[in-house]
Amino acid sequence: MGKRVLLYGALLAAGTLLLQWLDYQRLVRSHIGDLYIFLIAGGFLALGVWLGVRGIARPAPRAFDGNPQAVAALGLSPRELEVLDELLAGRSNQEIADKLGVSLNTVKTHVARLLEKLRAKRRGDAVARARELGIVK
Amino acid sequence: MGKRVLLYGALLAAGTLLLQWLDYQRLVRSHIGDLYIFLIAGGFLALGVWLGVRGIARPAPRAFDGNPQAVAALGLSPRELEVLDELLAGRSNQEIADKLGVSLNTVKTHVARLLEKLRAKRRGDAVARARELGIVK
DNA sequence: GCGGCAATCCCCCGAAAGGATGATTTGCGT
DNA sequence: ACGCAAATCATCCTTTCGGGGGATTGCCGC
Repeated sequence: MGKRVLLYGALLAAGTLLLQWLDYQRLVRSHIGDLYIFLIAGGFLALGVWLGVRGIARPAPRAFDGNPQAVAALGLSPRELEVLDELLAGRSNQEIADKLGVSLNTVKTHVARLLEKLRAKRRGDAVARARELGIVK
Repeated sequence: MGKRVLLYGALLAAGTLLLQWLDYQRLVRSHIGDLYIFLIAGGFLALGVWLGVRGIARPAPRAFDGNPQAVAALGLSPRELEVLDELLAGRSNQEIADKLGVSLNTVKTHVARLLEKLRAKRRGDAVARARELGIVK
């Protein structure tokens, strides 16, 4: 997969150079122009990464897990299941917040509800319970 | 959350407009310049999205199994393994202390060493790591 | 007998987690 | 239109964790 990154980057670079050459006189006349381009590229790259991480990558992973019956019985919401997955991975509240694109407080709320519904006192408890109940593999 | 996307976009747009204004004479002289910028922005945006999706959505490749003795490789002591089992069960340090008949401080020491050896920052991390490494089922 | 190591315990202190509540927004069903 | 549940963010407060130290005991190997 690393190859495709490089390929993509190479194509982009090639296109950029081509356009730059075509428009050479106007655009490379000053360094300010270059800086401008650089900022645009960097800004949109960052925006893209951000969007990709939270906008695109989020809905996908929540396909399914083992036991819909147990989930329904416990009344776990979809969002709570996402948080549960993160707990399974041993992540901190802050990390979960960043990954899901919500605030720390929101994560704490979700976790608190998970603890209630799973009748667990700690997040580690919740993980153990979830495994027992077959909610996760 | 949609608000933050808009906010981000708005800030970026504002910055862009500012720079464009500052560099007005040079860059807005022709439409070709605009097209150039647009392509750069779009290209890097796409690249960013792609990278973001790839970077996050990939599931960690399971290394090796080895419930046999990857333990030896990590240098885990017998007592540490006992504590690890308790961590698996989602118990608190105090509960572990009571169960193993040692003081809270001792448990904390064992847990701290486990975190080091498993290269984990949190106990939940340690649990996830232990599973990856096949130390436990 | 000395060095190393596992196991035990202690203290301090900042960071993370958890409990209790309240509030707002949005979508959904009647 | 109204009520409800889910999701979001918040504040205050307590408990638990985790990271620095440091220290003692007992065992094993050389």
